Amino acid sequence: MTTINDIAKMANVSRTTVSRVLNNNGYVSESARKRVMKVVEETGYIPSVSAKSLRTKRSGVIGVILPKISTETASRVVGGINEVVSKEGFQILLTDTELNHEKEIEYIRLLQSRHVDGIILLATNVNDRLLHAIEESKLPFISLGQELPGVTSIVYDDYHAAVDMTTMILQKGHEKIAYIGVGEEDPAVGVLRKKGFMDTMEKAGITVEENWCSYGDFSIESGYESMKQIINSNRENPPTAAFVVTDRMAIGAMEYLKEQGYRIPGDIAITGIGAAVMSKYITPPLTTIDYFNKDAGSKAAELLLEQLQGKNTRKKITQNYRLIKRDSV
Amino acid sequence: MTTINDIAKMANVSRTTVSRVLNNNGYVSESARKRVMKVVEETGYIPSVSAKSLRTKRSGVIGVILPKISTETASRVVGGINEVVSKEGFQILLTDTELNHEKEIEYIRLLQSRHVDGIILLATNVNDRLLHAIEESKLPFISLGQELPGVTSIVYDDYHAAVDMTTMILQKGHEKIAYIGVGEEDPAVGVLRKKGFMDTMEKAGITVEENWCSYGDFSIESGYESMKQIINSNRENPPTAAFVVTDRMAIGAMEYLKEQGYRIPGDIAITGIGAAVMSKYITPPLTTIDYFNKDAGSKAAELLLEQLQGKNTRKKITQNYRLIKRDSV
DNA sequence: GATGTGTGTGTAATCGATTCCATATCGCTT
DNA sequence: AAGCGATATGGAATCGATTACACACACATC
Repeated sequence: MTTINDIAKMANVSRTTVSRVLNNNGYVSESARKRVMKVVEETGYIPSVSAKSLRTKRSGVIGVILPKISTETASRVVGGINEVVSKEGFQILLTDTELNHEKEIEYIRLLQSRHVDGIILLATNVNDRLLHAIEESKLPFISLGQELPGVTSIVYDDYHAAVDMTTMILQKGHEKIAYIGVGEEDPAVGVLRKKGFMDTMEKAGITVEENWCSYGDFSIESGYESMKQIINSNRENPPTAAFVVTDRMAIGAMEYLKEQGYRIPGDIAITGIGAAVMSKYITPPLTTIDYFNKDAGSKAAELLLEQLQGKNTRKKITQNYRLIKRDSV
Repeated sequence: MTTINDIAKMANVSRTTVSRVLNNNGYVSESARKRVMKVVEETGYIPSVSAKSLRTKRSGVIGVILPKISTETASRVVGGINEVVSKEGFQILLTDTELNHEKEIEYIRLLQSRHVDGIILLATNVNDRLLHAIEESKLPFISLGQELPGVTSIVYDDYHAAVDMTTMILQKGHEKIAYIGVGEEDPAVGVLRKKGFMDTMEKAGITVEENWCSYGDFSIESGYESMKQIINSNRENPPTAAFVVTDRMAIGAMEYLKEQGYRIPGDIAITGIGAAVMSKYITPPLTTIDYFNKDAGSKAAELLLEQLQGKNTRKKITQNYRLIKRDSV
């Protein structure tokens, strides 16, 4: 490996001057600059980022903590983040918690040890130890998808999205609406979306029977099973519509209904949330809500870069959404 | 920031001893070890990876270069890589070339400057400058998706996959088979899959009319447009089947056909390649080929780790595949 | 001619770890 | 009693950059 010292010797200057040339600061004569550049190009010298970041305490790396790496949402968000930070010369260091809350904390510390300049967390839960770890890290921090107290957060408007969707279903004349959700460990998807649905139903004067509710784990299969359960336990009084909290589970639910010969939306209407690419191409195309995940990622990145420049703006931003009406309801 | 020196002072030992405790090597008395561990835990000390990797020339980071970050294939592969490397304590540093070949080279150098321990490249093309950059980097290197001479490569068996698929279409009695592909800049998808198709057709004694071929850019929309073009320019002699080189384009093609009232597979049969999640849930479910992308990613990671351990095994591995017969043909 | 200001360059300390080498103590063998 | 190996610890060099500081020179100003 060639180092800055080698370059200095070859160009007949001190390493200080080489550093100045490379970083474009301080006074350097034109002749010295040229000599250095020439040697740098000839040797293909690449400065050591470890040494640099040991000295400067900055690494040019943004840490991203994902709940699950290979999901459509995650890859959209990461795409959005990357689009913004790569322009500024930053790289992304990816970590995947596999939905393990302990790992969130572990990774914050790990990213910290790697001297990342900031962290974006796709949050799925809130707890004190997590908040404490964030506080301790003293790093610019963005939470995406859940609001974390004291941390700049970008949240989806889960409550109102669910309200709008439910309202629309009601307007179509449905009254017997089933609910397929996820567990309440997830404050956004599990709690807020449910609350939006329930509140709206209540306001319409409709009570949601407990056996019209079922819960899955985000997977397509769990959507299938949830719908199966609802249908089986309501043979004599089946719902005419189902509000499903994610597109994937909605697709699973549709799969079961189609298998059983139900017509969608004729016999049962279905809605999802998330605007998965798939939602547009299944039959019938799924009515869903677009959360603009990529934009949310970009936004998160922008806020992080702002914080990096010292603007200490602790904010909460609510990402907007769009109801996409298609043929499933 | 607390450093190793602070810990040393607080535990009343030299920093040498602290280092030995943390890295579990050399002789350390039980009492010293306990004192050090106690202080480490109390302070929440996190060693600086920059300093460590400056000294040791290893960073615990694997660089991954993707052609496009937010695609199903990319996220599956990254998931596979992550599963393997995270177990060994490595992190992933992600870069996205946005299909720009110059950036591939740029990123190799950049990753090198970050002292990554190895690189996995999802290759989309081959050229001398790329090979040169890889050679220069002197890093453990894996190419995934294309064979790079002199570099350990994991390739999909594009040729035989295409052959098998074409054979199956022929066995179903089709003779008028359209082809929807991508440009030949992509040696794997653009060239190999086409060759597999063409060779098989030729062997069956069927010439493929030039106006039964159309080319897209991997997007769903381009599949739609390609099919539209084929249908429009063959009004009097339409094909009865179409071999499409990716699932997404196949889905676009189906979209057009459905819109125009064609029955699939009754009027026209369709096949894809890639086993996108979506392929299973559209109507009719798409016959396609599963390349086991996640396994390929894991395999790449394993080979890289092997190389890191000095086993300098330059190999070429051909990933197997599976034809998934569904209802679109 | 003294003083100040703008350029240009180098010396040396520094960042936070690892690791080679030296040193010390202890128990055991010959 | 001398010598040896195992255990335990610390001193100091080292990795490759950045940067505070000192110095030197040229030129303008009063």
